Amino acid sequence: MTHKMDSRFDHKKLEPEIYKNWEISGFFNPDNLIKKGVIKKNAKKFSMVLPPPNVTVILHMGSAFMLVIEDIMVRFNRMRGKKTLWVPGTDHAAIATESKVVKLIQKKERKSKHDIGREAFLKRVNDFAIESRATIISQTKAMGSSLDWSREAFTLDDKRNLAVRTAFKRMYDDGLIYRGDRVINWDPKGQTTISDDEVIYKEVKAKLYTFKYSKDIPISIATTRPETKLGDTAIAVHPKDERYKKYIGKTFDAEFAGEKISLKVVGDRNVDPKFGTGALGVTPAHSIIDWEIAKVNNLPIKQVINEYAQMTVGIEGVKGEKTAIARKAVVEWLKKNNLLEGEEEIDQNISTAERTGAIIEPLPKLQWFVDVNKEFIIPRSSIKGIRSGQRTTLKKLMRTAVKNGQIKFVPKRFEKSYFHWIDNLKPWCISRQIWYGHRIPVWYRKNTKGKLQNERIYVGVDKPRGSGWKQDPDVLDTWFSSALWTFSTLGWPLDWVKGKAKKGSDLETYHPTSILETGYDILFFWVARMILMTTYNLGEIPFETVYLHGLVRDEKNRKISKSLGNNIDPLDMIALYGADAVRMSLIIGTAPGGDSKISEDKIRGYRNFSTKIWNASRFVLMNYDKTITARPVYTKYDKDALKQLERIKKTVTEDLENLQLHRAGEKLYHYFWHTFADKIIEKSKPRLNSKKLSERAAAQKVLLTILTETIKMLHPFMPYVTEEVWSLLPNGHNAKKNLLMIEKW
RNA sequence: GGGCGAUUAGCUCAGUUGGCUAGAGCGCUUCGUUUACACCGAAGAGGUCGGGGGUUCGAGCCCCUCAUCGCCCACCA
Repeated sequence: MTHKMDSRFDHKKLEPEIYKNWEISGFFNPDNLIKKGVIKKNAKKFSMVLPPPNVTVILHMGSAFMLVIEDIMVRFNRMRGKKTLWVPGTDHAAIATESKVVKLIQKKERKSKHDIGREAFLKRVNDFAIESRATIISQTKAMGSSLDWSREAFTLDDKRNLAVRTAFKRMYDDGLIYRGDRVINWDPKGQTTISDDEVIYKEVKAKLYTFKYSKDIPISIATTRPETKLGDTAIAVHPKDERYKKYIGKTFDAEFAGEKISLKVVGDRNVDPKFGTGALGVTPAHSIIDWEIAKVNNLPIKQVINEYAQMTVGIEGVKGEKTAIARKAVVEWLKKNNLLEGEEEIDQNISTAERTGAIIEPLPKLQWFVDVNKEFIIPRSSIKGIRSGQRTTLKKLMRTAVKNGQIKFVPKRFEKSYFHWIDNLKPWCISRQIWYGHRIPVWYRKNTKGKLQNERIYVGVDKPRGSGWKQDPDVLDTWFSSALWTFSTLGWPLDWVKGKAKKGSDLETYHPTSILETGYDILFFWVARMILMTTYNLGEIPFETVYLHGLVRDEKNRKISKSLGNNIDPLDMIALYGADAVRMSLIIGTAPGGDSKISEDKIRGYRNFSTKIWNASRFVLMNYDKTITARPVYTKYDKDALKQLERIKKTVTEDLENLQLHRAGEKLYHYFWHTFADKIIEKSKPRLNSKKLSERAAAQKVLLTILTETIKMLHPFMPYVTEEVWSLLPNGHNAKKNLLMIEKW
């Protein structure tokens, strides 16, 4: 029997065809695996959700890396006969998407979102998201990802919106979501608040100015931001500081750069007597710490900077100016009035917004928060160590689910970061002053009773009856909806009745999910918040294992980014070398939690491997003569080779079960190329021509057996070339001409 | 300031509970068109596993210490 095989695997032509066949088979959907009898109805489950890519970004090496790791896990488990589900979706990514579309419109039409109006603007963003989603899906498919597209979700679709509103309402009723007036991180560019986690610190050189507010005030203070001092309402000193003790309780008045200020001297133990002058000008409206000092000491709060980072008070050159310009003007004013006592260059960490890069301006604002320390009663809990009906807090839930071993991290060291983060966790600010996202399910109505005016608040899943209600204009932090992802994609809240999953629902079958695989960079943003939301809303863990991967870097160990010009586009690489090669090169040499080093050389190397697989298969098939019916007589070498194969099977299986994908891949690579192709095939050549048919039968049988088994094991790693080879194997070796993807491991 | 990690061949990295005569890919040297594959094969050079100390019959792996690099968190006005 001879095969007409080219000497190359034509990935460009065959990969899309093969993917189509997989899709037609329907086997990405576990329901079909049961229906067609591939697996039993009561087979063990293996479920995963895809970390939904932002609709703003096209596929990059980072997402390719994630897709490969997850697809290997999924394909392996599917072949092991598990009821395997991998749920795809995309993330609306509120701020990121909105600011992208704002920029696009600004560039093309020179219009702001306000020019267009809320409703029309949202339609534009939505159109953008739909288009983007289509691109992402086709790219995800090109990687060979065996996702169940029939269950595809979007963090902002109707079902997910219902989940968001339901969760919000529950948390509000439990007192875990509250509205509070506090100094928050304001992004003047994005015109919105952001959470503490979205603040990025950058080290810069700054000047520390030492000065007096006026000649009549005996205390000097130091600051890097003189312009904010127009909003000072107090001077804080350490209560035991001998220099200043005598002033505590006194109030000084002054006119500072055109603004009348009144400063009360207060004692506060948080003031470091050794820093600067040992006295701190308290600016409650523009510093989170000062806000806290103000609360404790009952100080007035005076805002002097607006949402555009402009001064609202002060002399000419200060009022109406951006803070950076006003700062210089205030320093000039200090000099002119002989109040400046010194300036010193220091290193300072300034806070910037993760998405827009703008310098954060702390401002007092009325916002919605999630309280992680407030006690509530959890109606039902399967978290070990927390009983149903027990009083607990979100923080305790988050900690317990990991501490008790129900959720395991791979690599384990990330558990430490996780606990550290929880320990430092403050209220989570969830409201955003943008338009794109889940609108906060809160309505307000002004009531007038006689002379009394008050505002009524209604929080609910749906809008209240009656007229005059206005919905809160803000939307939720995008992570609020992604935090629900593991269960909102499986049918919560509709399939969740009386604290239990409906019989036969996805929620019952697939929750908790088996593994959550994602990048360590969103451990806090996402993983921790999923644990929070799932333990709270379901009383269950969201996943049994958290597997974290690192960044993709280039051969010089630099982060891959467009601005560095070292961007390797996975789609270009797929076109050149095939998806199998790209997949292998991302996996090999990358331990869990580690960064993946990629280069075109490396990809080329694995393309060569793919060709090697192809040609070794070609050789075996060319030499397979089915007319030989002689009983094979195996040599010791044959037996040893088959024994070795069994050993490889065992250790590769173990590695995959232990999530050591890189080791399994490396072993297979090495075994296939340097043992099977270089040694076993070479040694078989004379025997394949032997006059003794029993010898020929043995040789070809051994080759075919090893080929069949290695192709199977390589399938999760290199699904395309292996599926194609599989289809060419003689009958009896590829069972009933089934697809390799559902072959039993 | 607190925490985590890395340091293994020229380069990029594997090496899970200590048993290695220390591996891979790329690169390098020499040779080779033979029933698949030159996107190939054969042979080879190249490492005191960051320094020092300790535990052990035995340490790249465990403990202590120093050095360098990286990351995360907090943030002093």
